[in-house]
Amino acid sequence: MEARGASSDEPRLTYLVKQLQEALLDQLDGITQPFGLTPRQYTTLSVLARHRGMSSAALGRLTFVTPQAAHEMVATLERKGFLERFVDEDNRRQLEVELTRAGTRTLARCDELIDRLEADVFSSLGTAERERFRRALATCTAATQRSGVPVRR
Amino acid sequence: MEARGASSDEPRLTYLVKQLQEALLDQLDGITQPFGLTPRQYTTLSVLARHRGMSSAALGRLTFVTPQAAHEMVATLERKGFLERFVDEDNRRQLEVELTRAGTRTLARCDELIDRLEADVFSSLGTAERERFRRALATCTAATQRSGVPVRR
DNA sequence: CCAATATCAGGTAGACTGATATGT
DNA sequence: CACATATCAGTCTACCTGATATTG
Repeated sequence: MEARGASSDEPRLTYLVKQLQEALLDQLDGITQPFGLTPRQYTTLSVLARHRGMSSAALGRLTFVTPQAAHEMVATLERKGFLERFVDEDNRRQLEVELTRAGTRTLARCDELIDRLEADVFSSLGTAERERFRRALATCTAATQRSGVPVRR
Repeated sequence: MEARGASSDEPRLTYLVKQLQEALLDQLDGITQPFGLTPRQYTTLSVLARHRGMSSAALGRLTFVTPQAAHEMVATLERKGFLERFVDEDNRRQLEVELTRAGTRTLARCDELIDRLEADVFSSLGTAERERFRRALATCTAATQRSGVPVRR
């Protein structure tokens, strides 16, 4: 992503957003890696923690990926011992996902470190400024989704 | 990326940043795809346009990827006819990259459409608010890089 | 001989599409 | 039979590491 467009002298906002996201991702990676997780795997784990008993097909719908991609991610996390799957007795064609004790513990530790990272990074804004920033992010995301391309699914 | 951390009730700022970046990326994709470019390829092209005659090793340093990854990207863009390479006569171990006419024209068209996208998306903030947003992004990126993990290279 | 560059080969993560088996 | 789910297989992209040749 390059810094600026054809007409302006300042970096594109699109570029600044990407730059911040990448910087944060690098930090996330440093946090999750010692626990044997990639940032994506951490994220998936936290989605599953918040939606107990979900199937991988449902996970795929929630995270806008194909059921196959979701299945692979779940299989990886299962192989690493962070979760287990059980046949859903009410609907035996699907498997309920449950975090193992190791999964729960690891997630909690990552959450704590990431809370601290966010406190660090965003304390460079004042409290009021931080709230304005939060609102601006939400507003622009909504505006972007409204603009142009229709949403998938 | 899940919405919130362990303690708060609001989505993590980290999550909101990623969400906006992904929404913008979807739009970028819609813009560049008709020209036969991915958003990354467009970005590379605009970096090379701004740094005429750069080698792919230099591109790698600028974009924080390995020389091999940069070389692959350049090779792809060359294959698609957006740029050409010539031996640098001052330093014959490296190749200068130059945009073709098609590359320059395509880049200009994408830039124009992306300018319009940004105008669309960020007009949902007022002028003053947009400047605050820009400053907040830059401030947080700097704070993130200062925090924790040392910078690569 | 050492450093920087280009480039080939092989590997990985995470997405995709397509095909198949099974349960409702 | 239709449909949802799980899961296997193959492919793609964009990165990675390692090895090698060439130039300075």
